[in-house]
Amino acid sequence: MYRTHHCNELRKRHIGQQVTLAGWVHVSRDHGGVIFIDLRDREGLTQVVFRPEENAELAKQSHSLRSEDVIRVTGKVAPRVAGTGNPKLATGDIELLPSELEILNRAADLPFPLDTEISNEDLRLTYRYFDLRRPRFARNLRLRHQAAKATRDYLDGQGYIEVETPILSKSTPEGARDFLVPSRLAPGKFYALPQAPQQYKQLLMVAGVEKYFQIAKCFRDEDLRADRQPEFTQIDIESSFAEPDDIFALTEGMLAAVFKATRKIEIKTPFERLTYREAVGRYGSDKPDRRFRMELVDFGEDFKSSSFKVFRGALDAGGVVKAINAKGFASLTIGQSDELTEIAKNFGAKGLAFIKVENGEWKSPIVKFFTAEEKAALQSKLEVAEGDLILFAADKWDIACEVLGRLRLRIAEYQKLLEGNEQLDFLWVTDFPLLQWSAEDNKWNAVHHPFTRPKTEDVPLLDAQKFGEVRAEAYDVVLNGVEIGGGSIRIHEPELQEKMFGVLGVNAEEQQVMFGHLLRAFRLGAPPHGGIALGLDRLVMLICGEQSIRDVMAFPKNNRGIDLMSQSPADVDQRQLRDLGIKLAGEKNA
RNA sequence: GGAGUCUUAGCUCAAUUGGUUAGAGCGCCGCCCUGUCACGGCGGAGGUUGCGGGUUCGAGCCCCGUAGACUCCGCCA
Repeated sequence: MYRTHHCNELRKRHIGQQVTLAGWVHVSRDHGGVIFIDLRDREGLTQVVFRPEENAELAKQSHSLRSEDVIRVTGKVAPRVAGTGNPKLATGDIELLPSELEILNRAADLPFPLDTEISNEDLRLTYRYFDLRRPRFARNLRLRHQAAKATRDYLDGQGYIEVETPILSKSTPEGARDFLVPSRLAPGKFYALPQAPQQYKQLLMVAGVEKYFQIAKCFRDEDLRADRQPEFTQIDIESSFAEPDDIFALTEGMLAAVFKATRKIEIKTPFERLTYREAVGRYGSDKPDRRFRMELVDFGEDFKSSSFKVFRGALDAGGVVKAINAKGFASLTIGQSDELTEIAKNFGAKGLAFIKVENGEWKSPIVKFFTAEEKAALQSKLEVAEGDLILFAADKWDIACEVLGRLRLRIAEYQKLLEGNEQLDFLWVTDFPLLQWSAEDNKWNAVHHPFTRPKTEDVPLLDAQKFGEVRAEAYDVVLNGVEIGGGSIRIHEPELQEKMFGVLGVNAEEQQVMFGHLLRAFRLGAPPHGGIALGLDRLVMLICGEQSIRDVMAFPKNNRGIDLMSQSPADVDQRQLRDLGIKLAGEKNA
């Protein structure tokens, strides 16, 4: 046996035993005579003590040990000298007095220290295998494993079977940009890496699998963010003969199992539900963070005959007047005020109207336009008090809501409303719109995806071409303001699917070329079905309390999609390109 | 594609209004140190201040450009 115990195992009861440990030199404290080594493995630390009077030869050797050298020591477990125990260490009551020392591998000078946090992410990603030795990452990787295992165990218990679907797949229009893989056997043709196993899982429903899941790698060639990587992992689930309530209950049970396995906590189920209209109307977001209030309040009725033209104009044009009360934030700085105005403009507002309540006075350039009744309405609905900051948005519903929603989040950050907050606020957002007008493409696009089922009662709206009003049988699950998953009941009838493609501007011929397999499948007895996909990375990020999914992936890419460790993407050999029938279109500087 | 912040020793940071030879801690090297646990003490090496240009008697600091990193917007069915 290479070792008899790990480094977080030895206790008082082992005193006197002969043991062998292996691991990394975490730190060495060399007193010239006696030398202390904290030996580390993934489980923890054990102090190893070399004493010249016990073994002069070994002690001499031990002076050369440096941080991160890999060693094996064999010796006797001994009690610590009275009064020198270390209560901070689980193994702090004992130490190892070695009779053998084997240096398995020396470590060169370290690129950065492991015992302090460093901010240079470039360097950390370049030496990712080294950075991962930090206990924080050891913990994150382990939590990720436990989350995945709990997911599999739970779904297995519910009768779901894991089926793998192809990574070499087919490019589809709409959605994210695909990663393409050139085909050697069919020159000029390309596979695409799946953005999600969406079509395959629906075809598995047609295949009679009934209950499918997969912890699936997905690929999207879009710009990166703290919570977006070009390759990421979804918990992908699909069930035949399922209604939304079935998917909700399954997801809730699964998340409960995951949080139990990882954080050892019971989460409250079922989750609350909000419709899309409610969520956006009250929080200015379809993934509301409800851990603080600052809700959007509607003042349409109160200002419908206002003499303040900005509000009146918005209402007359069919828009809304809404406000939030940032309690106690009247003292914001000029810089903060400027940034809030900037945010408002960024999301489509023409300006940002506000009231500061200071010294019992409403300080604002617009208060003079308000009647006593209007002021009274603001006062009571917003519970205005000394020190408050009221912010207004008067615009089309979606713009006003988004502006205030974004301001709400930024102000919460300024005010540190979530500092130390341990709450887990899960909710469902339901009844998403089915379609969204794209000015850029000059057509209607699917909000979720083209296979999403319209709500049955809204199908007449679809026929009446009132596309903006059609609601989808689609839902998102949100945790603390982060969308951790989304899904829908799907279309299983070929006629409805063709109609949907038609609305999306995919003509009959294109439908056959791109989705013929799916439409043919639907003609061979496709059961009603629906499902959900959860972002495993984001979920684990929240479980670990991290700010970025990079911190819960073993080998993430940087902001520009580059793996700094392996330097990919990289040039390829000309011969490889020739095999694929690919010629690069002009070198950049040629 | 756009906006913001940042870039000084291997790492984390400092350097007054633009002013002498750019400093400190950690790490590294050498010497000393027998109960530490962020061990301690003495000494040493280590810098084209991201890069290019400009203003100035003089630039780490001001200006312009450029590269890179991160965060956000666009984008992400």
